[in-house]
Amino acid sequence: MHMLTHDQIWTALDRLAERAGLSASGLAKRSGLDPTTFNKSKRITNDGRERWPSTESVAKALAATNTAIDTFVQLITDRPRVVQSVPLLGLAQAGAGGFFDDGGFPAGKGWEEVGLPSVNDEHAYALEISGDSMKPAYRDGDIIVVSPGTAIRRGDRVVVKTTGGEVMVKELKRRTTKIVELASLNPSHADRTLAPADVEWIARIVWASQ
DNA sequence: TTGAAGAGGTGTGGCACGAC
DNA sequence: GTCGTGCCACACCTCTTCAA
Repeated sequence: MHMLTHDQIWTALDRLAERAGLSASGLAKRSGLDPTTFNKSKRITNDGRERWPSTESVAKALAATNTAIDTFVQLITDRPRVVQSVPLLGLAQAGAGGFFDDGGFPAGKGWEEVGLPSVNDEHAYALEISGDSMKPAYRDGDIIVVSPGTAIRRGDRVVVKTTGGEVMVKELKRRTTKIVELASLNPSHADRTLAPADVEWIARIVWASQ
């Protein structure tokens, strides 16, 4: 299943404007919206949070350009960025400093490279499982691909790094503004409940070598 | 346990303004 | 005319409380 991403929807709107021979603000204007509605600064907040256009704004833009919804979907899915290989790191090393930036994206040296099936996240990376604490889901030597750019939902398997430098593979049970509940993949290990402030980053596992 | 109601928080679009 | 930024209004969402 493919999720609709923030980047895809805005890229599709840019392509929609381009097809109509308009700028982003020109498209907004023709759609009866404020010319700044599709501005770059309206796509992301000062603190880095993604801003999304409303379905009403998208519908107006489609109407203004005489574009059917399936054509818009084509603009979204056109020329997807497919990653052929991703950086690889041992899970046991992941807790150490220097391998990730503040956003949980791979950074620095010490990464190897591993090929894999298509993944639509340029920030994706791989981790090699060490030990049997993730059994039966993952065994020692398995490789998991982690996508920090993919939205996370309840029930997803995730990699969590705590502010204390601990890295763990869990299943997301619940995530609220006050707690992050994580279920252990190995029944002999206890579930964990963390405060959001204790979570440095959390990223979804999108593929595993099994 | 469930549903209703209210409070408070969140997020998108619009307005004003400036730069080019 | 276009683009960018800051601020604000208001609709919507989430959470809490309370009654049945």
